[in-house]
Amino acid sequence: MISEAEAVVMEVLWRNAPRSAEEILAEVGQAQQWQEGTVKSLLNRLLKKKAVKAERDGRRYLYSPLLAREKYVHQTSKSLLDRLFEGRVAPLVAHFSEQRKLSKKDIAELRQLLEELDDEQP
Amino acid sequence: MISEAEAVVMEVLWRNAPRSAEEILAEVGQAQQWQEGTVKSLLNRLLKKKAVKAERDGRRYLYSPLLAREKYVHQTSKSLLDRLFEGRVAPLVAHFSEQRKLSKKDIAELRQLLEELDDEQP
DNA sequence: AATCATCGATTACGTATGTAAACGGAACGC
DNA sequence: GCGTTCCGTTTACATACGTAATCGATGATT
Repeated sequence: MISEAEAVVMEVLWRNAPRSAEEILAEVGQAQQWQEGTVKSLLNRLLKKKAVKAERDGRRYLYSPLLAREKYVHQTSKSLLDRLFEGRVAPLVAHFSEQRKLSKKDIAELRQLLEELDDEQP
Repeated sequence: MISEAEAVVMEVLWRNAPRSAEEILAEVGQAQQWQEGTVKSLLNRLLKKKAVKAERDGRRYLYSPLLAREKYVHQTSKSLLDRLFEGRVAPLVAHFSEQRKLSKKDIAELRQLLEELDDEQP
């Protein structure tokens, strides 16, 4: 599986690819306080894990995701649900509800979602 | 923070505490294929992290959680929501909905939850 | 052509994690 | 009392991770 620091790089590539190491650094350097070498290492590990691919562009490489964000999000979320909420979504929502951590926006969106589910094939 | 293997031990203690190392092993040994030493190490790391406490009981110790499951669940879930869903619950539910990964039971419980929210102080 | 600048690749290193084995002291059985 | 058993404590070791520095090749400069 792909680590947290690696996921930061992936997020950049998911937003916009292909990108060079330099461009990636430019986008995360501020927030992460990373050096060039750090990004290079992470990219190499991601290559080894087949999570990104690299295509030559003159003297450098441009990187693109191979792993889809959807897939990563799903794996990661499912793993958490399995470990903490018997693998289901509702108990997680219940947890945040009990902790009063559902925003108005959350609640509105959840209502909307459930309504849409009503409208689907019976 | 507390690791995944450590969390397995915590789950045992959350279900029922205080427990001895031996009892913990008895409960997880099957599923995890762990040796005695593994459980001992994990317990020591948890002690160091102040996630459990130990009280002497004759020749051995009985361990109990110091970290509440609620707190652990919240930290872990919030971290995931922050990293993948802009910190909110609804987008996670939407993701599982799109992937057709909401069970009947999930949907029923979500409806129930939202109804209960209606009934609360205005 | 010799030199310099730029990249990726290789190597480094401390900490965390998973998984144990070894050690050492106290309690128990004789 | 003395060996044996039972625990916890200490030590071990491979892999992963975060974070870089360094090396080496390739292309640009003069």
